[in-house]
Amino acid sequence: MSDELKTASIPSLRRLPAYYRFCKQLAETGRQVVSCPHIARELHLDPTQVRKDLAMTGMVGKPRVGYTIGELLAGIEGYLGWTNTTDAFLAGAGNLGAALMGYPGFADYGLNIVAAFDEDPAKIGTTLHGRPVLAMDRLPDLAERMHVHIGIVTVPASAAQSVADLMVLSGIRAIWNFSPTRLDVPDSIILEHVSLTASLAVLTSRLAESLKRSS
Amino acid sequence: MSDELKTASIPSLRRLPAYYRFCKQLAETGRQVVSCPHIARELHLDPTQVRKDLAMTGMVGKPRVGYTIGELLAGIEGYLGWTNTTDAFLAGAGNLGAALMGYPGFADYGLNIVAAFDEDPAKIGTTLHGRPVLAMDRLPDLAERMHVHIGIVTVPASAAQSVADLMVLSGIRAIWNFSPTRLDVPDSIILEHVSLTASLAVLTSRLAESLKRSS
DNA sequence: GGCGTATCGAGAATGTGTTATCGATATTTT
DNA sequence: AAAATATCGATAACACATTCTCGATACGCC
Repeated sequence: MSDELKTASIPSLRRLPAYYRFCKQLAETGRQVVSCPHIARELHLDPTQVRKDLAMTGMVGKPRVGYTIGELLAGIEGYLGWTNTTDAFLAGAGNLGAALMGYPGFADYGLNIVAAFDEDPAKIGTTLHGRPVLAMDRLPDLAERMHVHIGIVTVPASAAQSVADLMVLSGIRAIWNFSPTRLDVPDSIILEHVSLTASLAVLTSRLAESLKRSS
Repeated sequence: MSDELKTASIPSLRRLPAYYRFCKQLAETGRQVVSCPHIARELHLDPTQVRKDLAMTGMVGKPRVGYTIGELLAGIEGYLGWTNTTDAFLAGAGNLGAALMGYPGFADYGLNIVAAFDEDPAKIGTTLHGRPVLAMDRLPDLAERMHVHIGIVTVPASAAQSVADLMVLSGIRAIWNFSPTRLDVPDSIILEHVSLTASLAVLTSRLAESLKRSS
């Protein structure tokens, strides 16, 4: 009866940040409450679906009024583990790695990239947006000592698997993979893959269809 | 009878690049044919699912043998519109924009980012990985004259909607949105959103669950 | 050359996510 | 104060994606 939250579906989880962002904007305007139809109109979703997603996090709302925005934000933060800031290591201080290091928004989601790691001697010893770039072979020792649980992979495809293996050995529990490769890791490791090619495939196939139709 | 390909499901479309990549690697080793179970084993998928996805593109295979890799690659390319290189404009020459401009892999998928656009006078006139950075207000004219159909949005959230509006007015048909905002565009515009926060939400919620379980 | 086996292709069954329906409840209005 | 209405919460129907099952076919083996 204590842990009433059952495992959530991935589509639902992916929608929560959109609710979170929208509610945070509303909160800045001084609003106190928000309803499912309100969120749904703004995000072009089904009101029932929004309600189901929010129910997942344990939120309760009042009929005719909605949810208090403060509780809702706290509920989503808690459900997604964004309450306590968690440290992360980033492997691959290239263009994409620099972009992620420089993105200020992650702080809002409890993610703190504390250091980058790279093989390139020219990069080692420099800093990237205020965080140090260290030699890759220092990752295991530091990850263990600092209890870092999240590893971000932004190395080229050819190096991705070996970096992932290194992270697993270092006690990393979750890997956020930006390389265009499927990584093989033990089942106990959380693996989330941001596939640009998958996204591009949806875009180009639809575009091809659209252009063909209007030819 | 001519257009036998029915509209594909998004999950299937997203898997196709993985097949494509794997088959291309196989082709480099000299292999001529590949079977669905073979692909499925490698990518940890169900063989039937792979077969259905490939059937979607119009491919036909031979029992006991599989598909000829050459035909399969061509089939996926054709289905995803990767046969002819299509030009794209990128708006927002920041960290992320630079990363996308510098990614060489897009050429394999028929995507060619020909120019970047930015508001920052300090960036205008410079080049990024060999491509020019131009003033944002030149986008409409150039997009029309060069018949560019794809726009990539890598500007901050606050500027994303206005950039998208500009792209729509410029005749852009498809928008690849990397900003952490939902964009409002006409239904006729193809819109693909790469949401880092959605991906992060899946990662952190699972990690929180995993850490709680092993507490 | 016939037989066993692995794979394809199509249809059915299962599971999951989304959308619709309905009663309950709190606020507003008269 | 009572009626009307909008929203919540739960259940049910639907649609879609995945997985299973089966017959057909082509290659290797005896």
